Amino acid sequence: MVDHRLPRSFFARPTLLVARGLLGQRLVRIENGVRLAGIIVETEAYIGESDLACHAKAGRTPRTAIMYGPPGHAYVYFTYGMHWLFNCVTEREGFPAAVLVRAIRPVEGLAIMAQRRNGRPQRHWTDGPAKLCQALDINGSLNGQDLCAPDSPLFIEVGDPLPDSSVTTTPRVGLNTVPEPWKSKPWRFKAGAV
DNA sequence: AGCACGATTAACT
DNA sequence: GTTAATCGTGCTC
Repeated sequence: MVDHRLPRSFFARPTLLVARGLLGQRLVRIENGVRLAGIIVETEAYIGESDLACHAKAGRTPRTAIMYGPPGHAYVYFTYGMHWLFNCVTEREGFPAAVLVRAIRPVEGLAIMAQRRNGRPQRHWTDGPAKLCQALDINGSLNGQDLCAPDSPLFIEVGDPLPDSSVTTTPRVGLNTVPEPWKSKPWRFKAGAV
């Protein structure tokens, strides 16, 4: 059986390349031997202590420590008192950066996702960073998880390549009090119609 | 010890 | 379009 998981070398690159490269790949969560998965269609890059939108702007803290670690690990954090958000750690060890996965297109485990998303229309199961975490049961217990380990319950599989013509970039979402120029950096990547 | 706010979501006017 | 929900985190006193 060929291993289709993205290797650590994929994540050990400039964060913008990883964010772009993750579009079209398959995010897989295995629970009790059951696969839940979706194609990644939206990402955002957060790059280093100088990026004032990145949590690492405050330096190394217990919360941000994982971003300073080796690439290919999950950075899962809790926000707004109720939501989990999932990121992939990028770049070299010691440089804090990550890619936030903002949306996926559900393809495996649809019945379970529907249940977790409380009967809402499929269009809204995983069209937000906290929604996909709820659908795939990604929470703090997966913070620091090695996405490249052979037995990982959370990883990224190789998907179909996405042409540049179907990718758009825009400023990142939800950075209400972040100063320029960081607020307007076009570091959000979205897959449109092919 | 206290406080302001957040890489959001869902419901509501 | 607006706003409540809800609490960990980092900053100030």
